[in-house]
Amino acid sequence: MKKLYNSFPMEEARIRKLEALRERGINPYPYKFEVTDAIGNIRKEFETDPPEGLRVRVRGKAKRVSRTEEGYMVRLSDEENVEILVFTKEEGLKPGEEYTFTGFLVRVEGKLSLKEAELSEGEVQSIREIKEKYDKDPNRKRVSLGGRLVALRSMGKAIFGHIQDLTGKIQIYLRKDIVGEENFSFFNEFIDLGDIIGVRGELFRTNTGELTLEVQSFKLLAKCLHPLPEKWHGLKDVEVRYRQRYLDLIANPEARRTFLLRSRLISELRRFFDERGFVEVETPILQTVASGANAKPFVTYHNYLEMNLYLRIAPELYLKRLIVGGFPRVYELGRNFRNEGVDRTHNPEFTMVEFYTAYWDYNDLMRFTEELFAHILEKTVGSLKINYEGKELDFTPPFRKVRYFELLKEKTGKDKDFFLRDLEGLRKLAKELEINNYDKLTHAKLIDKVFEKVAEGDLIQPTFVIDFPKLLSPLAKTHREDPDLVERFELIVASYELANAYTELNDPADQKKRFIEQIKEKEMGDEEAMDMDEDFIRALEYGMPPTAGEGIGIDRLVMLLSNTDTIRDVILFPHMRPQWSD
RNA sequence: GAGCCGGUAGCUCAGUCGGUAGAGCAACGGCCUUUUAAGCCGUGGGUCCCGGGUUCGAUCCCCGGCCGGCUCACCA
Repeated sequence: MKKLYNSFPMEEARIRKLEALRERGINPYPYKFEVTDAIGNIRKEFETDPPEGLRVRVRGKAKRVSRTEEGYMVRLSDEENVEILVFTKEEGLKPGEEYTFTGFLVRVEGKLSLKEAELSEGEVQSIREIKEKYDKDPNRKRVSLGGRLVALRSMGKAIFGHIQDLTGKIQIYLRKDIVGEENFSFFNEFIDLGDIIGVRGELFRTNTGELTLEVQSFKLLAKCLHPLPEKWHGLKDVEVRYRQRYLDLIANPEARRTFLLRSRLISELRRFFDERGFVEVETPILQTVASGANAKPFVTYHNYLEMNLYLRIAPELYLKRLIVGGFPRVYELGRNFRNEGVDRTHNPEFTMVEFYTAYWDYNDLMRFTEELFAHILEKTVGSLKINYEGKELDFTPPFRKVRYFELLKEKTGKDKDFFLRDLEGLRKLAKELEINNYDKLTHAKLIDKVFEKVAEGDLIQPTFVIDFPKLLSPLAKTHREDPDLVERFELIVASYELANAYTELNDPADQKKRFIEQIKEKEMGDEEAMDMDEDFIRALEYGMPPTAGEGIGIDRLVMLLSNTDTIRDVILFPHMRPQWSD
């Protein structure tokens, strides 16, 4: 029997309960429960956020002092037991002592709290009055809620707990004299931390002021057979967080926040394009030629056709075929696959949005990009300035623009002619810069490496690097003023290449020449050089209007917005080696 | 792919200069009708990642492997 479940000795009690429930004719996994509200909506209905930057001074007795990652959390309570949480870095606070704190009034996980609080003196506001201002009386409103039981405090003839759904957490309160003796002992006997339950009852506030559901009836909705991660420290083990993301999402509010942010970003992005007349399209992921970017593809095999297929490294060439086909504005939001290393900023599958606009050039695209970023930031984090790893990034348009070779000259003292015509000198420079394989790299790769080494690290604020060398950009249109260059820009933020864009090459003969160059590069050992796509050339021969196109890396954008330094923290199920060999 | 670091109870961690291990939370049994990291009393729980070697004896030392993290290389 135990083999049926993934069990450890300490879970035997839960499995015994499950079996006992079934013997009583109670289904531990019932079909349905009528839920009236999301927990977060209930909280929003009765709790308002204090204005930003509001400082208050309060006095009370420290009921508990707990260490947090940075400082302390104090439960401060007045004579009537009304409580407020205080987050402070003050040392030496003792439970039972009276303190006066000044701090910013904010809501943390639904509870009114003082942030960045400091000990102070002077006129204080009553905790009760502050709370009454922002926490409204729910007036015994009747609701029916569903969620996971994440805290449980049994007190004899009453039980407190918290249930949690994606939108929030709320306290529940069971009383023996309200639910009845039989139900009360059923709860005590069969309901465990981690179970999914449905509860019906009336909302009220406890003496301490916490919004609470007084339970009149409840129902077990799904038994949890494993103990949850620790309630105070959460789930820290990164391996478990990635492999069992559901546990991360249950235990760590930051994880929930990040993925909700990602979701909001993606829907805002869609809305932004849709409102501007872009058509969302889907192009092949299985491709016969992997082109459109410089990268190694994953190879797979089609049994019926008896041929290799490649997972796309970019949708670019298909999207441009659609421009030829008369779709003037298209975008595709989706996964690309690149068979390369895995590290903090690279996952084998990653998300990009690529979009193309007929009749535009890359100058139009820069303005559009500024507008797009402003929109996304406004709608996700609510500000054009964000903090990333201690640096303030300012996305207020216009972004800085700097020419590729101007930046190189500033950093190395060498001009465009040096980089494009003096291969030997360039190789020497690469050697001085300790660039790996400087003696084997192709000319194009050498320029690219030197640029990355000397220039990218300093580009922190949003910057358009413009007018790339043609050698590096086989799909971009030759610069109207300089045949060595193409009309291309990258948007670099915090040293990440966040976007890559150009006026599209629409001259089929030029495109063919560029592909042939790429094939030469490949023969010279550049594994990532592009393959020829004959049908794409044919499409261009039918005529592609002047077009500008851009790709934006979504994962890295989410990293910036959520202030995380690991791509794995913004991908729900990042790539991992298998845990079990069978 | 290389170098460095790590893997101890369900979770968060401590520890053993080589004598098979502890705490808090969680669990189990009690007490408690406004608690909230609830509290109090009691109990159980470990292939110390896996395999081999050295040793009277290995969770600890050595070798190999698996998984993870960081750095580097490739890439976005």
